[in-house]
Amino acid sequence: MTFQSILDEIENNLKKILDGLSIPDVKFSVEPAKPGFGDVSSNISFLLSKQLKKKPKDIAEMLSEKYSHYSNTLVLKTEAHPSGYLNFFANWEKLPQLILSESYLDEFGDVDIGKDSTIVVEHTSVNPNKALHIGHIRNIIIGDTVSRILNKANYKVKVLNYVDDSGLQVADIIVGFNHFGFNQEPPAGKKFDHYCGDDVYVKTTEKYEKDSSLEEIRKNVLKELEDADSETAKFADKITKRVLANQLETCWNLAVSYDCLNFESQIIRSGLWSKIFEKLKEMTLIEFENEGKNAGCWVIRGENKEEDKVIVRSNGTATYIAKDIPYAAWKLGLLEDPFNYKKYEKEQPNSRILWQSTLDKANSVSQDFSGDKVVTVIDSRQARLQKIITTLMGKFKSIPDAYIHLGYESVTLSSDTAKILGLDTDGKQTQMSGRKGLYVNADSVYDILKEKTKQETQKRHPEMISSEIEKIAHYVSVGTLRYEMIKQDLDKIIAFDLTKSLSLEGDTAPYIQYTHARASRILENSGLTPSIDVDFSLLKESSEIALIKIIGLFDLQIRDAANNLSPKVIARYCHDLAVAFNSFYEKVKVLELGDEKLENSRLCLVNSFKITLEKALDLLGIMAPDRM
RNA sequence: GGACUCGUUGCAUAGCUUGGAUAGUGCGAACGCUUGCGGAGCGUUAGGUCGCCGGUUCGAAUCCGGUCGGGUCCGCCA
Repeated sequence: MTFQSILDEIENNLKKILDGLSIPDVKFSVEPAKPGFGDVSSNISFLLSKQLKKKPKDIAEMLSEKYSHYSNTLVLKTEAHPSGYLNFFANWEKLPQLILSESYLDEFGDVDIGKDSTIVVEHTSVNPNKALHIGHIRNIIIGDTVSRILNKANYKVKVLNYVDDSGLQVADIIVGFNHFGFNQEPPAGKKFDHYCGDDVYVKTTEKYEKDSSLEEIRKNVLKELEDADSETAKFADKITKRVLANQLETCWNLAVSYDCLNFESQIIRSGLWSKIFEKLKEMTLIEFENEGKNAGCWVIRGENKEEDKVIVRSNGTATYIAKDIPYAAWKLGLLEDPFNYKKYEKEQPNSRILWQSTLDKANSVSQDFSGDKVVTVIDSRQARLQKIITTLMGKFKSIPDAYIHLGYESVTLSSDTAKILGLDTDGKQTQMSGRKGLYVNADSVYDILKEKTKQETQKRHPEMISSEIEKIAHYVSVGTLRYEMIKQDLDKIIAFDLTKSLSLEGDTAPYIQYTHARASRILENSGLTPSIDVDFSLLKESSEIALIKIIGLFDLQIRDAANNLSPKVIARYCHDLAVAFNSFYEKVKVLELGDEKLENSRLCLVNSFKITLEKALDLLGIMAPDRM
């Protein structure tokens, strides 16, 4: 039982009181109180104020008096605050025992929102013609963190990465290799994906700008790519797979993994489109336009004042958005699966099996990667298109909100960083651009962070062997990067600054990880294995109670994060845990107290904190070293 | 022209879904804390018309309408 148990007890008792007064159902709140107002607060008096025609304060007093007649084991006393709130003070003789013993269990924090249903989370989905930049990383970390949270909330999560391996962006690097003489091997020391993005892609598009006659070559390559058996398509397949392998290395390094890779080229060749096209016509969700500017096209009618959206051009080819419709339907399991699956060539670091779709029937098996629900992580610039998809899927699937677009604001470059990259933006932040070479590669950011943390660790521990320093620096850099990507609201722009964004103090991952290291050292120095068979009533200091209370809120936070698909909730929780522990650490001594019983109780609390923090950080994909 | 989104202290942000009590945090600034389980830490102080106007309400940072400012989207491109 966690803090939730006292909330339940209070809610039940208040309901009984209302029954006794024959007051019909009122949706009052019972939630953890703000500091200084007891442990639990309810707004019940405000809600009753109107129908009872009394002041909230008077109602609170009345309820407070009545409450004492009901059996309660976890509430010590109630208080009617002059403001009208009804506040409850927990029995801190009993609650610590409940919370701390729960925290030692494997299933601590588990909540059942998903009811074991399946949910698909699609994220990453980058063209395989360049290295991942810091903007892609936001998408990837959001997606990965959300899938971890959903998993904890009892969903069966399937993580997909949709590889956009056809279309212009890929055509451009193929043009570079085949027509502009770029070597197929990168210069020594450069990763292939960096080479394709930084050199081949950027310089090829530069050439178009200087000489528009080259566009012809581009068009021809694009056409050749459509035919799977063409030499160009086979070559492109080789190149994109190689870039993809590099991109996956970057993701794996950041503790991100997947269940399946889907390829756009295969979706196009699978015939899924014609099936969904028929279905759309049948359900009259699209209409053929006989006149006007869209004459000869199939369109989706715009809602309200929005423009109609062309789905099939007058020449019979499908538009960009049309390619997303069959994929969305496939993810929801609305179409017969045309794919077979085979294992990806390389194993993921966490040994999770990675499948990839294939149209090749040989050496492959069938699998099910569809879900009852689908979460698609794409930045907010795609909100309009995603809304169309969401609306369509809503008409296909009966479950409400089966298709969810999880949007987020993009990562921009600060004006200083843009300047470093050669663009004067007049003091304003600016959007990244792969085509213009205006971006910061994720690998570079990781490298810079790692170098910095390595130096810091070395300074603190001159005696430490290099492999351990390496490991710590890795955890801290991954932690920092991941934490920075999710600690704030999804719809706030992150203006990335190469020099400023790498702080290791304050509200950062290293602060939290450091706190964990402190706890680890206490346990290590004690030389004991903490047991939960201790006297919890000895934990009376306010900083102890505060820490226990936060530990007990773990499952409430997970519920909040999962319901709102909000990774920052967990980030804040980790920070709050760390703050509470540091305050405890400062005020209360654990070891060498000369009082074995008290020492054991406190050790148990320290261990409980450590376990909880590790679990919470795990949801963020962050590891906490025991020393740093 | 239409739509979406953000606006909280010098800067960066939490709280807004579900209206109530003292608007929480970090950076930066000033001061203080190590013969203490690790100072990537802790504490104290200063700093706030919650963009602006209006409405709903006993009560609005929170809900509604308007308005201003920043960002984004609106192609038979992808």
